[in-house]
Amino acid sequence: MLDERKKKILQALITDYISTAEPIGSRTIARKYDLGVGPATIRNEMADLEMLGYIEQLHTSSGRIPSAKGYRFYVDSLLAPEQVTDNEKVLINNWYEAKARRVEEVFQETAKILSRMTRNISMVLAPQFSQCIFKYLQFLPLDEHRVILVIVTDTGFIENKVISFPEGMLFEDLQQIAGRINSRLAGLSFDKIKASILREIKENILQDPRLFDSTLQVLREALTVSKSDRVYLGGTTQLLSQPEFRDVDKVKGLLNILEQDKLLRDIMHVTEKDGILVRIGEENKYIGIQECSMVQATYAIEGQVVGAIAVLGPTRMEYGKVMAILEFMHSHLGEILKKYKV
Amino acid sequence: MLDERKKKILQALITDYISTAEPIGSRTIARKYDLGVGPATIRNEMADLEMLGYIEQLHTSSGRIPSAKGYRFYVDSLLAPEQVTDNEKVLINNWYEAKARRVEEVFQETAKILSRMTRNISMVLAPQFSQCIFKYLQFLPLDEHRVILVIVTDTGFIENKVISFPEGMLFEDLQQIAGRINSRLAGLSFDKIKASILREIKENILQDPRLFDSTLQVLREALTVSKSDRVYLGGTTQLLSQPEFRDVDKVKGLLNILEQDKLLRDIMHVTEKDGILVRIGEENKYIGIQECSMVQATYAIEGQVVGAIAVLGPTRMEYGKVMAILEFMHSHLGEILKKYKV
DNA sequence: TGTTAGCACTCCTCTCGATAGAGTGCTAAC
DNA sequence: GTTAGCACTCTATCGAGAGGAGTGCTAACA
Repeated sequence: MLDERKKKILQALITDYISTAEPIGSRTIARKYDLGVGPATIRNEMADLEMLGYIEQLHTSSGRIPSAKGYRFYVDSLLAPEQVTDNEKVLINNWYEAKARRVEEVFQETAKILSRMTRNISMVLAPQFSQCIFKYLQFLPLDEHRVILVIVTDTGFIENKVISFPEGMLFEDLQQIAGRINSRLAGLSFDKIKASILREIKENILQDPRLFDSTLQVLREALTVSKSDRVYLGGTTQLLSQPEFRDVDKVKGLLNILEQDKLLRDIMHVTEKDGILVRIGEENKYIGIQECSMVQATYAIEGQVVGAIAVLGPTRMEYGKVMAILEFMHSHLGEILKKYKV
Repeated sequence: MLDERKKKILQALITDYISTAEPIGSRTIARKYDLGVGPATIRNEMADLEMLGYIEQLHTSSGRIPSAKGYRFYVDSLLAPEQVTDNEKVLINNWYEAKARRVEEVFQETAKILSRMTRNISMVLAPQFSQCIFKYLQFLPLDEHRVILVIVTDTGFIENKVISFPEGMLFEDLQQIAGRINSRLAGLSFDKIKASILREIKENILQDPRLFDSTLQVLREALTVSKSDRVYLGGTTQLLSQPEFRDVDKVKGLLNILEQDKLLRDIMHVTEKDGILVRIGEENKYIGIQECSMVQATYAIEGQVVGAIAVLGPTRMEYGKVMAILEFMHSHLGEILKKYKV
């Protein structure tokens, strides 16, 4: 365990590095932070901290920078919890009032707010359809050969697709079919609607395979990837202001990842854990972001976790501030979303 | 007017610059392109071309690069029309088959195809709701206090929103209201549904102002910006591979623009002109992309222009190839989209 | 008259070495 | 245990010089 002075030195070093992005020497720490000891003492302590793996040196005559282990210790033990100020809360609410007119825009604007406030990349995973509960489906007439199949969830999300229906079938037949499917599926969450149930429907309810295939496809899509499964991004340009991304090749690597929707959904995959999760450097599973840190939180509607929000940036990140903002959004986003469903 | 030899030299120079991104000297042209004259002659011609404003010199002892005027002349008069190969056509069709399951994905994948094939940024403006024709609206029950308002267009696009309805009102009342609104609006395109008509509806059909406000809002949103109005982007990372964007600050400027949805919609605003439009450098209205060129085309469904596709890249762009691909997509995308509506 | 070879000139870019500066580790003294 | 002093290491920066690419001009040639 680190003694008090080592902790103070580590804290000073990390704080300084976070704001300057420059390696810090013993003299700088002695001058900037009043620890009551001279630079030589700090030098000795820093040598110890390096031995223990909390800080690193790029070359013999450079200052020290925090290691991943150092950041981890900082986040776990040194960080003073911060809070979003009342002023900021008002600003956030006003922002939503002014810019978000529809549910999708809430996600988009949340991403923007997160990236503006943290000056980092933000990611918002919209509620996952698969966790919603099937309420009913309905066919809406379009023309002689086509109908729109609409699937409604209990939260009011909608999934729809235009499908054609076979010659000779009457719209009334479709309504009857819808009624039967509804009574079978009503109240089930989408991740419970498995292939077996669909097969059952096929055999017992739907006679015409062509219609079935279309309907089945829509249901299946609703089960897997749908528009509500989208990851909204914000502030990718923030990246370019960070000194660690002065190199175009590094930027390219990261942007490449952010362009892959599938990968993003994977990265954002909602964890059971209902709190704030900090992944530092190589703690991230995905190779391309292992030089970054990611702070992630879930959000819930009526107690049920439905999606996630996250901030991605260099390991040299203002963890305190980022965590405070995510903490606030974690508990606040659900309410905001509820508003938009009324 | 340029004589034949000047044209050949200009063409050689631009072709070379497009593939190498390096200024080209007289000796290089003489060696690489067999024009039957020596470098000294080419030097003289190049001096003339520079006088006339077709090419530029960065400093006294550098080679020449094309100017905007040079590119313009190249595009208008020198470029041999190219065609998408049959092989490429097959690849494109397979791509759609494999990746696009829903209409939105067609746009997304179109953007991807465009960026992959051109190695530049691509933009796809999805069909504008405002140009669609209102078919009908319908209320779907959700719970005791809320219904889903669904607006259906003749092309099968759907706009929906959850709205609450006043105490004491019956669902049957809503259906009656829907019927009346439908008979008033049916067959009108959304850009014809103006405030005056909405007011008329308010006075003659809807009694309860609260309900009206919600309904009105949805209609209004359908008239302005909706999800189908989105601009899909592809290949922003391609940018970073281009030597002209080696400088992080330039990248930042451009990405900043691409992050602003509104601006994108503006840039992509569908032109009346139904063909391929090339904007070179400062011919672009928006300041941030004035170091770039943009090639844009429309696409149509059943003869009606509904959206636009574009490729954005450095002025040093393979115009021939880009135009060929856009030309193909221009005439092909409509068909692809029709498939997804059946 | 148009074309070409030759040559001096300009300007950029790369490399090398010297220098200044930051920071360290070690030792000896407090 | 702490500190001052000092030699040492490594980096970043700057300028000089060499090398190279390309030009414009002139004079000669077909």
